[in-house]
Amino acid sequence: MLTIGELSRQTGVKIPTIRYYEQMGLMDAAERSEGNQRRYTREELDRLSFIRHARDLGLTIEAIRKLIDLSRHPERPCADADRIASEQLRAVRAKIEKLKRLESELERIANHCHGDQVKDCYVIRALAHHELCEHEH
Amino acid sequence: MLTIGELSRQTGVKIPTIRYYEQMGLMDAAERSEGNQRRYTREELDRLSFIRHARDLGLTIEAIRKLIDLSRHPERPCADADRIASEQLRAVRAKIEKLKRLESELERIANHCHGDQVKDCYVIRALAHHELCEHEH
DNA sequence: CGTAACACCTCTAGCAACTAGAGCTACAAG
DNA sequence: CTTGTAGCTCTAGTTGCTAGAGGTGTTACG
Repeated sequence: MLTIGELSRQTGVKIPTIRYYEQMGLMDAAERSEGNQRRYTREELDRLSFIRHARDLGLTIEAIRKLIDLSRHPERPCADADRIASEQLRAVRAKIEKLKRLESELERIANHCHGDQVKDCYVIRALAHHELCEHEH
Repeated sequence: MLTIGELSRQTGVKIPTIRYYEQMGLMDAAERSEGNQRRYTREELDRLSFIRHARDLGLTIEAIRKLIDLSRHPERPCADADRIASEQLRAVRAKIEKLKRLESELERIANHCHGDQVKDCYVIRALAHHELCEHEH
């Protein structure tokens, strides 16, 4: 049995975050010691690693809850799990596209200032005047 | 003079958000009508457009506050404004890199499931077993 | 067996950047 | 003069944690 501190060290998830996941229903309420401290099994470590990995991939708590639910019903079709992953992929791609547009705009803004004083500053002017932008946003 | 609703329509910033910006000190407290309703000038519309544009570019409220502060002192050197833009550019690039790594991983996960049932589902297994990943995260 | 050091407990509040709702008042048109 | 839309303030909720206060459990050493 692991203490919450050991679990935290082994997964890289901070202690308050583990308790938060318990509160949110991602982790089952842990067994307790005589003195009311949480004790964890190997399985719970696996579960927490799953959660961590999914969070690193940008899945929401809600999506993870669904996946955990699914994994408790191994006989069900896995189309739902696929859908969650695909949706996430679509969202990530959209974010990348948006950020790339921001990147080129910021590049322009950050590299084109040749004034010395704020009154001539391209950064300030570019932010004040949307028309200087190449893209919509 | 514009009402808050007209200001909102012209800038695309929602009404409660405008009030929020006022509270946060990005917008000065607006002039009021007899009946205590906010009335805005052209200058305030420009200010709000500036804020909107900066937010679209991912600048934090804090960074925007600094830029507004700078723009009130046109005789100062604009190095600070440049620095804010450059920092933002660096942050955006880092985010893009991270998202690209997630993208390739999610691609793999979402496209490789050939089981029909959750017990064979690649999505679930990939999330449970970090070792299947190609990248660190 | 005592005590010090550290880990753990619960509870509350805070972060960013809004958003939503309740319950009320102002204003413009007919 | 009434009706409908738009505005007001205030409070609380969102997401995913994180920090702190104030108290208790556990363990190692002497």
